[in-house]
Amino acid sequence: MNAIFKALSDPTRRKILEMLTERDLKAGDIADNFSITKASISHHLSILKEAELIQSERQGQAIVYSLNTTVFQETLRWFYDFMNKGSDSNDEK
Amino acid sequence: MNAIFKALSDPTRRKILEMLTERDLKAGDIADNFSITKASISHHLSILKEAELIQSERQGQAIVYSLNTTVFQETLRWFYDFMNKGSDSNDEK
DNA sequence: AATATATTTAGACATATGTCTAAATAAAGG
DNA sequence: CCTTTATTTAGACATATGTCTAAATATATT
Repeated sequence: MNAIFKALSDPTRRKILEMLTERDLKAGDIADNFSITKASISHHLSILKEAELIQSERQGQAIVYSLNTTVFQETLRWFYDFMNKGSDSNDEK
Repeated sequence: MNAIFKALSDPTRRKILEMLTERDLKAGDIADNFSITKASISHHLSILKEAELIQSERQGQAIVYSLNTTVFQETLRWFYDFMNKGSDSNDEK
């Protein structure tokens, strides 16, 4: 869970994730929506990928990024379990 | 949302929140569960409070902390909305 | 008032993080 | 091959973050 929350703690990365909820995007298309360099965006993408919040696939010269909805569901679940605590179970890491 | 995610990005703070799901706790009781100093825990508590994930109330010498479940629900909602965002965008005509 | 207990605040310090520029890698098209 | 396009990697740098010790504040007790 730590990599996930670290990844979510930056506004640029959350914005990237939001963009990816709409459609899959090439790295360059993502970068075009920000005022920071492509290199910095690439770095953010690597952090999101490390956290498995996104995945990538090469398509010709471009690399296309997409959301990993599974990990989002796991995180949603974390919150849900969290709020239903106090009665039972203790399984955080 | 930024303060909330920043606050959640640290494992010590998530552990504190977990403890508070069980019962309200004095600052000292919280600190007893960690190997870092009380001053450091106090700093973590101030970050959680700044994000409004917790609230505090003085009781005699002690200060008792408790979860602010409202903000948790808002965050759960953020995730939920997030995941339902792109659900219809692929059917565009 | 003086002392003890609980907690926070201030200041310092090392490490982590986000950003940049420049260089490297990968694929496509002459 | 050589050049262009797309993206990442490497290295540097300033700021943010988590931690500590020491001092300050607030309350309770004697």
